[in-house]
Amino acid sequence: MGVAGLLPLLKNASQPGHISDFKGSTAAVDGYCWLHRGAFSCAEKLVLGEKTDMHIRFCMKMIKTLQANGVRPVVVFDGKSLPSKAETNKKRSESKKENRAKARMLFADGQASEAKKVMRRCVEITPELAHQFIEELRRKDVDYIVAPYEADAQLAFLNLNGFVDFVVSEDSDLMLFGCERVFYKMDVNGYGTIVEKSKIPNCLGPRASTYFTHDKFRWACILSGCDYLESLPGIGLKKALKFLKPTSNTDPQTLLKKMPVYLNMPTLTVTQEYIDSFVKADNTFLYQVVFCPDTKKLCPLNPYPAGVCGDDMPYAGTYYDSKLVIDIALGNIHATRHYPMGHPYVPKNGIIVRKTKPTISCLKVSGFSFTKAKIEPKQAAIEILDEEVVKKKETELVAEMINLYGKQIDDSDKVKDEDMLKPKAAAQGRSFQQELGGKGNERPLNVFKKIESTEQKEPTSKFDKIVSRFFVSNIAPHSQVVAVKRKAAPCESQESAAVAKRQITLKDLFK
DNA sequence: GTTATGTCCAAAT
DNA sequence: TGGACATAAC
Repeated sequence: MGVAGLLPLLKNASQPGHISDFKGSTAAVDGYCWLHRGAFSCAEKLVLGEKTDMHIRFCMKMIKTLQANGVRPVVVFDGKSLPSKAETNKKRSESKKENRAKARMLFADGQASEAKKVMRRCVEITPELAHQFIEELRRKDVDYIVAPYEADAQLAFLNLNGFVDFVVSEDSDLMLFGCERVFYKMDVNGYGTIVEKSKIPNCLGPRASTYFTHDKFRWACILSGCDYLESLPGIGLKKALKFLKPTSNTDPQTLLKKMPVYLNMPTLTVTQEYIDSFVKADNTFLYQVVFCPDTKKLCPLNPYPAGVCGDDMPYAGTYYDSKLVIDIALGNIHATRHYPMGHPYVPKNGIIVRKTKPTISCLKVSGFSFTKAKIEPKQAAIEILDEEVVKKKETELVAEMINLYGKQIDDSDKVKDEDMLKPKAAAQGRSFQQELGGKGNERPLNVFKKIESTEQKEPTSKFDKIVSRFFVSNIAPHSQVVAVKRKAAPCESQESAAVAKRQITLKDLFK
């Protein structure tokens, strides 16, 4: 599953972490991962159809690990298999069935330990099993969604649209779907590996961010072989990256044909069929059908390009009746066969995924530059406060700014502290460092300074401080502001910093 | 140097 | 089942 060798490749975008590093934020969790792990403790019973709840207990233990560390979980389950994968899933399911029959025979034959081994390899996580977990989540008032198709795409959708801050999973595909942050391989104690999208260029060679886009990254992964398309013989991640690195061609139809020449592999043949399958795989990563908890409708993971609609790509999922959509998302009916499962459930207030604000204790003012992230204070404030209150506060803020800088500055971060403060500081007979509040020789970084040191420092400015103060004093008491830990990576270049900057949106701040 | 293949082990209590 | 690792093959 996933892209072979991707996580090792992303080593420089990864770091060991603990779930408490995400304190105060919200996680989308791949439910099947945990069910699968939990099923190990009671594989025989599940296969023999005996009653057990060990697997559910394990899942709830993981849920508690998140909650105990101040992370609110939203659990996501797989729905219907995509047409492109239905075939392989069927085969897999059938082979498991055969193995289960074998295991039962072994067991009946008295070869208990041998049978157990086989059973552990053939437990299948059925929608019914998932439903047991769902019922427990309902009891514990934990949000969950059954995805219309693959959980991966749904997890990514929740992450990209501000429903959650990060994803907990084991599947490398999450990075291809465009997730910002994924917490991999979390153990029961909460330890795991954090992988960040903004750091992917760190793994693709020097100056990668100047020529590497996320599209190219995804294409390289598809070429190297993914769930939706096998690779051409002899093509792995390295070759794919090497091929895509120098090109500016964004049309797969003409681009892919050049592969044998570029890579000097005369035996390699790129058929039209392969190119068409490549485009389908790419579209499946970009536009897979997911469920939007706000509109309670199906939609593509990313908006379709102009002139394209869902009918053009049935392989990425098809749209169906809206009443069905909600019942499938809630786990009231089977995602594929549409029969009822358990008691119909309707969440409180009809809200399927809550968007609560994390607590004020998570506000890391010092680690985050509002100007760099281009957060519009006013827009942010209106999200939470009364517009009248915001207007009044804005006037006060502007007044304070004029008092400090001599004029109103915008948040385009084109202003050097030094330039702004020198005249004013000189007029008062002080150094601009003093004006900035720095101590002695401690000179604050300005936004133009290249981040080179291994020290994890964010450029800060007086303007940031004012905005931060504004947030803390006016917004935080009314709401709860999310922690935004933006730390410069050891080798983060200006370019990748710029990429990261664009990726931080208002949604990252207010959930 | 990269891809393909083969083996072993660990997922949980 | 997938991952990590070693080894063979290109």
